[in-house]
Amino acid sequence: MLYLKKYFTEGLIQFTILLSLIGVRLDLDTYLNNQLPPLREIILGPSSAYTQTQFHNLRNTLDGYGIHPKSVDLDHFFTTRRLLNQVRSLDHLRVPSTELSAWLVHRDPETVVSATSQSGPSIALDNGGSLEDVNNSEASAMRGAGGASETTYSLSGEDSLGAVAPEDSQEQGERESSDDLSKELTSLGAQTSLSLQECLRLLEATFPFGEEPEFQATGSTSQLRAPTEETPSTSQGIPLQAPLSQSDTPLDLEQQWQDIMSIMELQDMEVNNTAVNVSMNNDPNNNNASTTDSATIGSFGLPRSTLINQDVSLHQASLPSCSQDFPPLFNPELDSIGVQRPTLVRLSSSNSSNINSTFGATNLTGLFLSPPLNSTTNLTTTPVVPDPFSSLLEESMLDEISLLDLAMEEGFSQDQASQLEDELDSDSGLSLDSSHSPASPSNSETSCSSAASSSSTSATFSEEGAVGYSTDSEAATAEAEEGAIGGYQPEYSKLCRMGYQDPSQFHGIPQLESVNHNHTYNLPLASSYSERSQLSTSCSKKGRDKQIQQTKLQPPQDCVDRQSSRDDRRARAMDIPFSNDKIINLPVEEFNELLAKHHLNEDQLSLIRDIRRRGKNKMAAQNCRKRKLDTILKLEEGVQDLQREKAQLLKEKMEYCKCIRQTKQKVQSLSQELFAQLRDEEGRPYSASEYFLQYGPDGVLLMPLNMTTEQSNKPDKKQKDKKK
DNA sequence: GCCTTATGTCATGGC
DNA sequence: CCGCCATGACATAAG
Repeated sequence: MLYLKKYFTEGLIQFTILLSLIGVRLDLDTYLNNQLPPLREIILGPSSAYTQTQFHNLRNTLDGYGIHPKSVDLDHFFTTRRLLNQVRSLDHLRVPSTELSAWLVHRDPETVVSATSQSGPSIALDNGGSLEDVNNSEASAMRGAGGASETTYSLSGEDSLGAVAPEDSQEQGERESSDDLSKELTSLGAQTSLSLQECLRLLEATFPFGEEPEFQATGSTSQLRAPTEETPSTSQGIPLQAPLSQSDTPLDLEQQWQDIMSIMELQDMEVNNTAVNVSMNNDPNNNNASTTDSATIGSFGLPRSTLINQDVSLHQASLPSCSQDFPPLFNPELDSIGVQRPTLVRLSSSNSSNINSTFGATNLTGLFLSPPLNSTTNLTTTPVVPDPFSSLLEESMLDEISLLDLAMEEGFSQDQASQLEDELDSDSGLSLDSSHSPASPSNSETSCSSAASSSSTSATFSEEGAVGYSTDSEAATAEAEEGAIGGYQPEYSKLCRMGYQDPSQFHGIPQLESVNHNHTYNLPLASSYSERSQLSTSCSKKGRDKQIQQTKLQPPQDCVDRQSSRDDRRARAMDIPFSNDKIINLPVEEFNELLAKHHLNEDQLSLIRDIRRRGKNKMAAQNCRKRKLDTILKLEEGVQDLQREKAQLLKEKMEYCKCIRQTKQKVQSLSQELFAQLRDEEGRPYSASEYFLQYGPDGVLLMPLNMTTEQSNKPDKKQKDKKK
C-alpha cells in the first residue's frame, strides 16, 4: 500500500511535469498549502491525526526536522520534497526534454530514405551517402536512447539549446537553422564528452582492431578522417564529423550530478522521447569544408514521425547507458533477439519483431500521456540490442546509482539516508537517520551516524540526565545528604559519566530535551520497591523536574532520603558502620581490613558482601552496556563508511559506463565509416544486407551475414586491419 | 494494556 | 580457590 501510494505520488508529480511541458501550469504547492485533504494526503500521506510521530514532533516541523527520525513518513516526506523541487525547477534550470528535440531535427533532403523505418534492409548501402545516412540515423537513434542522459544534463546545465521550434514549423526551422544546429551540436557534444583519452584507451583495449583515429579538433568540433590509404578499393577520403564532438574537458561534478539527475528523471518518468540525435553529416555530396560542422540531428515528437521507427521499446530506450549497444551491423547474432530497429539502422537482418511489450505496466507515463504524446514518444527511440555491456548498468543499478549518488552529492542528509535505508532495508536498531539534530556538529556524513545513533543515549541527557551524571548537581547534593551511607564516590560518578557522552552538547536540542529518562546511576534510589513505587508518585519525573527547578539550591530532603538504594536502606537498617561507597570501591585488602576493624555479625558481613558484589556488578553492567553501545556506534560508522564507499564506487561505475557508451558510439561510427568505404573487387560497396564487420583478435573481418557463429571463425572474404 | 527503554540484579563463565 | 570482571538474562519502573 505504501508502495502504491508512493508510486502514485510520483506519477502525480510526473503528470504535473507533463502538464507543465505542454504549457499547463500547475502549482502543487497551492494544493499542498491549502491542504486540500485528498491531494494532500495522497502526496504527503495521512494527516497528522493519524500519525503517531506527530505526537513527538509538534514543533520544529520546518524542513522536516520535526519529523521523528523513526517516522515512516520521513522517507515519504523527503521523497515528496525532492519531487516538488524537481517540479519547481522546471521553470528555470531544466528545459523540458520534449522541447529539446523539436528543433534538433535536421535531415538532409538527399537522404530522406535514411529515416524510413519500414523500408527493407536492401535500401542501405547503395552508396556511401546512404550508408552515411545510415550512420546518421543510427547515431541519432543511439543518441536518442543512450545519450538521453547527456541530453538532459546538457539542457539543464546549459542554455545553449534555447531555440525551440514548434512542431508545426519544425520542417522549416530545421532547414534554416542548420548552422545554428552545428553550433548547438558542438556545445552539446562538448558537454557530453567525459574523458576522451579514457575513452580512447578503453576503445583500444576493447577493440584491438588497429590504431585509434585522431580526433583532431578544429575549433570545437572534430573531424574523423576516413582511412583512405588502407581502404582496399575505391575508398574515398571522406571527412567525417565525429558523432560526438569530443573534447578533453572532463565533466565536472555538477555536470555529473545533473547527469545522474537526468537518469533519475528519465527512469522515473520513463519518457523516452528525448532524443538528441547527433549524427555525422558525411555525405559525399556534402563533403565540402563547410559541412564539417553540419549535423543531422534526429528528433522526436515531430510531424515527420512516420519516417522514423516507432516500434522500439521506450523502456529500453530510456536506459541512457550501457544498454546502448553496438549496431547490429557488427553483430548479426543479435538479430535473433528480434529487436525491432530502424531498418536502415539494422543493416544486417530484417528479422525483427516488436518488443513493445517491454513498454509495459511499469510505464506510468502511459497513464498520463495523451495518445498524441504517446505517439510522439515512439518516434526517435533507439534500437536496443543487448550486449556484454548491458549487464554493466541495469535498470535497478541505475536506481541504485541515482539514490546513492543523490546521497553522495548531498552528504547523506536525511532524505538520502532514508532512501539508503530503504534500499538497504535496514531494520536493525542501527538507524542511520534516527536523528537529524540541528545541534549536531555538522550535517556532514561523518557526524550523521554518531549524532543519530547517540540519540537514544543523548536523549537521556536532558536536564534530568545531567542531574544524574553530574557530580556537582543534585547527585552530589544527594550524596552529601546521604552521608556515610548513601551515594558513590566521585570516581564512580566520573566513571558513569565517561560511559556516555557529554550531556551539555545536547542542551538546546528540542527533540532531545523532550525526552526524559532517569539515568541517575549514582543517584540513590528508593530503599525498597514499595518506597520506589511511592516515589513514583511524589518524586516522579515531572514532579521531580518541578522540584529540581524549584529547589536547585535546596534539594528536597525527603526525596533524597527516599532515593537511597535498597542496599543503603539495608545497610542503614543493619547499622553498617561505613558507607556503601567504601564497601563497593575499596580494594579488597583495605576492604578486608575495614571488616576486620569492626566486629560484625554474620548478617552484617553477608549484607556487606552482597552490597559490594551488587555495586561492582552494577558498575560492570554499566560498563558493559557502554561498551555495547560503543560497539554499535562503531558498527554504524562502519556501515556508513561502507555506504559512502559504495556510493562512490557506483558513481565511478556510472562514469565508466558513460565512457563506454561514448566509446561504443565512437566504435560504431568508425565501423560504419569503415564499412562504407569497403569496396569489392569491382569497386562496389558491400551491402549491409549481405556482410557485416566482425571484430576479432586479428582485426576487423568482413563477414557474410549468412555465416554462422561457428563459421565466423573462418573469415570468408577479406580481413581488413583497420589502420588509421 | 502493551511496548520500549533504562536500570538494577543475578547467574555464569573467564581470567 | 577466590576475587574481579564481563555479559546474558530477567525484573522492574517509567514513559
